[in-house]
Amino acid sequence: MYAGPWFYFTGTGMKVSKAQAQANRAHIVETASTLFRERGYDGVSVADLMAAAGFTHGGFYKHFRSKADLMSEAAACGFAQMEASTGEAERATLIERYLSREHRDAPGDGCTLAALSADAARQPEQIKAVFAQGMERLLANATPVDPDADKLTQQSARAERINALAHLVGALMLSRACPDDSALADEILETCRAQALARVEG
Amino acid sequence: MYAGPWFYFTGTGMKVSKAQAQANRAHIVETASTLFRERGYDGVSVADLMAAAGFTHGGFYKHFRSKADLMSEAAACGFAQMEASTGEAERATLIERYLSREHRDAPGDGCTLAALSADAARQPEQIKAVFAQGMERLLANATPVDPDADKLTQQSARAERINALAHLVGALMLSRACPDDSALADEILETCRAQALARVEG
DNA sequence: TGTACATCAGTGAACGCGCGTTCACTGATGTAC
DNA sequence: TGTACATCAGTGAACGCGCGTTCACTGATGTAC
Repeated sequence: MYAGPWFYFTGTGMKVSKAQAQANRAHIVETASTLFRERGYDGVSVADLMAAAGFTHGGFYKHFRSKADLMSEAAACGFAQMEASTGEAERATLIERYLSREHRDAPGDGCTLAALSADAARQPEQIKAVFAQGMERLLANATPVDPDADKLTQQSARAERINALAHLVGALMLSRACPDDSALADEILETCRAQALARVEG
Repeated sequence: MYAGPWFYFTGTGMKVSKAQAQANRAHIVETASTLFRERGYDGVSVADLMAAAGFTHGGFYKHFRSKADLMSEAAACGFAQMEASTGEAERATLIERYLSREHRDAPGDGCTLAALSADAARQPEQIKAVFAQGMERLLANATPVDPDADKLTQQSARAERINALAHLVGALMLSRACPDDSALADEILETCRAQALARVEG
């Protein structure tokens, strides 16, 4: 089995079909998307990530030019997941879900904006561009704008969505910055949930 | 001058008065507070920080038990600075200042919540406790509650402040996550500033 | 359809580097007499 | 007030470790004939 020089050991070797390789790549991006949301960009090493995805670290560079490239793709993946999961739901349902303890305590499956905006702010323009694009699509999709409405109505609808997004993201982040089982963490969540729901229903 | 063993070189040596040492310690904490807000907790090494404060890295552990201990102190320092700078100003002035391009583009001198909440969420309870305490003091100081008001009025005043804080912090963070000179970054700032001011004036 | 060969996803050791932390040593400050 | 000595903030080399990235090598897949 082993035929290399004495100072070099190598394992089984393995090639995989093109379809499998593509699936593996997608799996790595999804795994990264979750781990980054849980631990931040600096909190996940390439080796950590590849092990979590079920591979050894060396193969990483067959799929991605650098960790920074993966960070962009993982962010895009996170925004796509978010779009998919918010697609049909009612606005009130989305608010209840967004400002729930479940969402707060499981950032890996949650909102990329709340989990990684601060990290993104310190990253290269490439990554910030993905975030801006993600926000634009969230704003466009959340409540489709009536194309027949006049311009002023469209503008104020967009403004309202921007304000709601900032409020929701801020509330989730502040709640997460509190100690576990802290009264303030829950109070922030509940107070902002009540206000957001009141705005939507009123 | 040098009297150690051949394999060891040491510089001038230096002891400093107790007052000077205390001032140096405070200077290190303030420097850390700024650098952490600019680059995040993982973005500033002990050596970086000590060099920025004008020292070599070895002395760090004469002042702090660990980097994590400093992180707590630096956060507390950031909240204290914030309290000091918001003390007397009008609410509308604070909003204009908070959601300004100047604040967005200079996180090192700005709000610790907006700069480090996401980092804090991934740090030990010790640091989250400092954040919760900082938030409580901000909520208490921002608009002192009339002690003669009935309980319901006090509660709704507090709720209003929590909502305002989440909205402001969220807006600043989302704006910072956009590329430099991006239209969306400014739009978020301006939209949320207009809404926050309208709420305060109306 | 069968055969010979090129491709390239995956492996795991190795690289250089910077991290948080420790340590022996310095010498002015601060104190005991 | 003067003197001898202990203290301890600051220095810079060193430690062990984990990081992102590279590399020689593997062998099933995919292709050319």
